[in-house]
Amino acid sequence: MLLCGTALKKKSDRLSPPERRGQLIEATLVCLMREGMSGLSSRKICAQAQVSVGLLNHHFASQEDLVAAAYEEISMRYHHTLRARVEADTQNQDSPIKTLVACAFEEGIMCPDQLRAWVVFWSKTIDSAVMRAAHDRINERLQSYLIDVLKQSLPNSKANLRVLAIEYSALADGLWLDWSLNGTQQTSELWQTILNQWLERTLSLG
Amino acid sequence: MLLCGTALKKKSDRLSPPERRGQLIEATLVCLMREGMSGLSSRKICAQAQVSVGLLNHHFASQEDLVAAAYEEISMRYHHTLRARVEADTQNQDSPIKTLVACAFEEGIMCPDQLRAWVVFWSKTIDSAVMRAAHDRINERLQSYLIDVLKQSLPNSKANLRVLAIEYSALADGLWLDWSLNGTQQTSELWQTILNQWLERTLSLG
DNA sequence: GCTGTTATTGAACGATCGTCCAATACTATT
DNA sequence: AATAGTATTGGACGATCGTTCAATAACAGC
Repeated sequence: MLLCGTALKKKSDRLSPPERRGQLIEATLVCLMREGMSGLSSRKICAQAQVSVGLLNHHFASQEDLVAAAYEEISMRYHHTLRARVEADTQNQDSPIKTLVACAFEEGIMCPDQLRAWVVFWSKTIDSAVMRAAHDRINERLQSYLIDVLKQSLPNSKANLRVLAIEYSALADGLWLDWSLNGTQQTSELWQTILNQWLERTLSLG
Repeated sequence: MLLCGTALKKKSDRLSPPERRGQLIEATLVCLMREGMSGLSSRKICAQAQVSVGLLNHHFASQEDLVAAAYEEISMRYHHTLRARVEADTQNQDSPIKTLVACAFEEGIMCPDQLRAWVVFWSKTIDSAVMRAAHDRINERLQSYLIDVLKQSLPNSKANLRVLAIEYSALADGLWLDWSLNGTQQTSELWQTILNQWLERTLSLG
């Protein structure tokens, strides 16, 4: 009792490299979603992870590598969230694109907080080779999933599904951008309606 | 001859405040389009304008104000370029939206270099009140012009033109983003085709 | 030509940046 | 218990950041 009551310290703060890497990646996402570009600071990230500055360069060759890993992570979470929503929706199993459209502007999917981080990733993607490589993987993953979803939803369509996937993701991204930059006071109804109408028109063609 | 031959110096480097302000704004755009986020540096901007560091804060209260002015400037140029293209196109005077779609991915309109700057403006817009105010003006201007264009192009349509304008600009922005981040090696044909097909479908409805 | 105004300069300030590295603390192996 | 290996610390480095300010230079009105 006496020994325990005085202070509750963890016996060890040491983690395995994969765990620590994951913790730093998580801290990076928190910082970027909270502060955007100005949250991209080695010191702020390490403070968020409750870890000293030097540890970043022990587990990552550079800040750039950490940011690229965070980009992969946030895109994987986005991808998995979408898959989970589609699988959980028992109503639209034959037309999973309906599920995607329905939850496009949900909290945790494409909320304005997320944009704060994505804009940072985009800006780095243009000029950094490491980020460009990560972006290519991310884009390929999301696009082929989207093509799968469209194939299930439009089994008889003779449209080019890759082109359709690019159009959908462009529209969704553009609406997300507009929503995040203009519509903080309003709800997401307007943007959701636009996406719904696009879907109706597309399905009626196929 | 002797006096002139030795050196050709401008008699004065002094400019009127509006001229100097314009020069600094121009230098800001050059820096942002060349280097993106890392080009946003008071020293780099003043070097680009061939002016000493201190002058920035003489003509602008802060770097933030200069960036907001540059945001207004680049959007005005974009706006005026669109208007000029539409007016110069004698073929589609009755359907100016066709002109807009046709030149959407031209050099100087929505090229990847421009995205480097816009991404910076977007990232600042999320958290800075000054930038938010500039963005609201910019968005309002472009949206009402787009509504005008759509009104001319779809005189008999009973669709909500504001909603249609939001959909078009979201799609165009999303395709621009995709083009800039993924399609550096390819031409803009694919993205242009998607926009053209959207237009065909939309016109056939109206 | 003199004077008040102001555009312009560039050094200086304190803050923060990413990275490095010697010292330390913890763990696993023997 | 001693040792080797490594996760972790935090101070230090040089660079750069935005802004300030006294000094200077160029102009306008007289």
